[in-house]
Amino acid sequence: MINTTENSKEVAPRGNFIHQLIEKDLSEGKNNGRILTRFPPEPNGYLHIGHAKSICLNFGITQKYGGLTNLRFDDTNPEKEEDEYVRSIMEDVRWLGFEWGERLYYASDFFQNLYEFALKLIHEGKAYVDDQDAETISKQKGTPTRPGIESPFRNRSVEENLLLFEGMKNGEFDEGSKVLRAKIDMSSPNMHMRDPILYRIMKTPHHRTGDKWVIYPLYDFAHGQCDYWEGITHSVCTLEFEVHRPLYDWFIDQLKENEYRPRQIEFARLNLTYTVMSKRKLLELVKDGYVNGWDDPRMPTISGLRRRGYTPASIRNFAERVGVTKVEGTSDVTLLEHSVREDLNKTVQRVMGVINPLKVVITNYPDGLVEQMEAINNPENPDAGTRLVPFSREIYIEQEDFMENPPNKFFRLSPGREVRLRYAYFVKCTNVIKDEVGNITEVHCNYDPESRGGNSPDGRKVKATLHWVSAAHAVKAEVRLYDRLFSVEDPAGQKDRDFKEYLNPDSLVVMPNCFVEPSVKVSPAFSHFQFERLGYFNVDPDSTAEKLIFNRTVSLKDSWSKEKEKAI
RNA sequence: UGUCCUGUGGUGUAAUUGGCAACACGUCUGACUCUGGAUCAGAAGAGUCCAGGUUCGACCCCUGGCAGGACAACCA
Repeated sequence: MINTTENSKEVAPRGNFIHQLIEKDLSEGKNNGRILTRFPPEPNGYLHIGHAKSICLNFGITQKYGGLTNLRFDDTNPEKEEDEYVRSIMEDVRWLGFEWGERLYYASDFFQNLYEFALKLIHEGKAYVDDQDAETISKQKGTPTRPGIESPFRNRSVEENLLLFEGMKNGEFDEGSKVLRAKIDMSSPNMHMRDPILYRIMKTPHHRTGDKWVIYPLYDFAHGQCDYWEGITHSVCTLEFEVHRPLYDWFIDQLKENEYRPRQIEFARLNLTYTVMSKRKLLELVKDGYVNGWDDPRMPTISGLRRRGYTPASIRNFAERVGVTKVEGTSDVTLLEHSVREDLNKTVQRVMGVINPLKVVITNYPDGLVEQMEAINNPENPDAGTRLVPFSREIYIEQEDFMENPPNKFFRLSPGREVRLRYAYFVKCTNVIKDEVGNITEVHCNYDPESRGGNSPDGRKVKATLHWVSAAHAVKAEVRLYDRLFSVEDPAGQKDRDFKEYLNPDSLVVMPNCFVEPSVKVSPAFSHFQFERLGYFNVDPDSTAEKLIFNRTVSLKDSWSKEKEKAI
């Protein structure tokens, strides 16, 4: 036999294109081998799964290659920014498992530096005060295909510019009456180089600097410089900033004093099917009450996912799976869901629960007898051990596990049919009790005492195994079933209509009368459970001693409904 | 009629920098007889946007197209 195994190539994971880029920088000895990245959110909303990708990328780079990552709040627009968002962002980054330590920055920390830098540009004749209003300036900028024209104020003297900018800073002018602009090139093919605005006048108090400043730098004038002052080596941002890069570099050119310069690298933001990701839209959902806050379990926010029962590891794995490229694509939410299932499946406590209870009376079972049945905590992990589940004469099963007139493919309980109660006995349906209206109120069964544990000594088989809960011992709970918030693949892409038209009206279904086995109550250590046959659930933080609330993290894929569809 | 970016199975990514395309998810099939959506074992599915060129050989380099995206906020 010919040995072909030599050719079987070991797949050497080479990382994404940013990793390769960094390896190159490292091998060329750039920045003396130093690596410093940053995660720079604007505190104008809660972080979402898209930010998680960026967080994992930025912190992941420095974990892999050695280096540190700063957390920086890009707070140059006081109208949108709030302390609540700052707090939630810090909480979410930490929860994801990343730590910035002492390296916490705010763009507002650099307001003085930026002001002085602006002064320097004015002195060098590279910046000027423009008295025109926003509309006029915008018109003069031209279009992507047509060059702009120069402002009549473009050639003011340095002295006059200095005086006016000083006046702007001292609040002598109204909002919108003057701006500071860079003097670059009004006919540049790149719109961002057509004398971009550096400073505007805003008399809104800032969440950190209060009313100390009435002029605020714009993104382009702040971001790169903050990178520079913090010593960032690789400034990773999303694709839409690609065209800003020449401007980013232009400012750095004016600023740099030695070989060091930060470098902007762009990657594709995350898009998910059935999900809207823009902060503006998420804010709208919150403000207009379509969801119950930023941490509503249906929200794609990190806090929403956390409340929904997603684990930090599952989100990190997901970020790893979707990869990092410059191609704008849309990942499937099922990939995210798969990541949680994979994680939860290994660790989570199995438990029996009934969402839609149907009472079953085992008529030949001794009244008052309670047996403790041994149940496996996690079939994937034998170390998780077993627990005892009480069994008695009256139990609850899932309503959909019983059909009076079963179709062909239905193998669960129906009159005359025998099934297994998981970890307990074989039972056979003997009678159906109905109310005056004809609704089934309870089902009567006989059990086979020989089948304790779930096997009959005579070797006869049953086609189904049901989960159940002893009526006398069950703990009552409210279960919240969540479905996708949107019912259209990419609501953001449906530009013809308002995204809210694609909201799924059944995205939250509250089941108030559920029962779970008593072991749930005595296991406060576990926040996550897999309900046998029903999926993954976690205990909602709003639960109280009186009211136990479960959120469905992800459902198991519904093969039953598939069978139903086939049968029909 | 501009500038920049991008084009690999259904989806998301990879290909040792030129050596006849790999992985994950999904899908399908089978096994597991105390559930199985878990787990295990298999399978199908792209010839890399198109057309030329360089080369013994191209997803990779060159030329020309085509397609998609970003840019005209005193947002970030």
